[in-house]
Amino acid sequence: MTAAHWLVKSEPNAYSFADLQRDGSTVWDGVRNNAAALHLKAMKVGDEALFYHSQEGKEIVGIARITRTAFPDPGDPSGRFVAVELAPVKSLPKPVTLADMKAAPALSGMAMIRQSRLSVSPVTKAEWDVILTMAG
DNA sequence: GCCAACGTTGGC
DNA sequence: GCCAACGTTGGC
Repeated sequence: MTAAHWLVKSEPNAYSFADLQRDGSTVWDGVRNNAAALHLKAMKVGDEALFYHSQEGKEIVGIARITRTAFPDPGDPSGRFVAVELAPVKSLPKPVTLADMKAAPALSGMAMIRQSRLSVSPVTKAEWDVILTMAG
């Protein structure tokens, strides 16, 4: 089974890719959305995720790797939601902006474009390859 | 700052 | 169990 691909969003004001690089790894918690939680639960160690900055930047800035599969979110009293752990892989030579992605026909079906509020979404291998090519 | 999308809550 | 009201997210 090949590793799956994902996209995670973060407001850089709250937690940026630079923060992840500084920390070495982080607990990806605070997701309070069922669809996003399902994706978190589907993540495997070794899967890679595009790291997207929402609001500020609106661009994919780096790649992260899943280092721990889903466990109950420590900050969620209801026990419904989960967290994973991420580590930085590398920053992209050239960030890929939302405008770039919208302008690319190959990416028009992307989950994050079709449903912009989803904070964790799957990325197909084809989409992944297109984005990495765009990133230089 | 506004508004659209969409998930969640609560009254019935 | 339905659905209106409300809250939150995120692009513009």
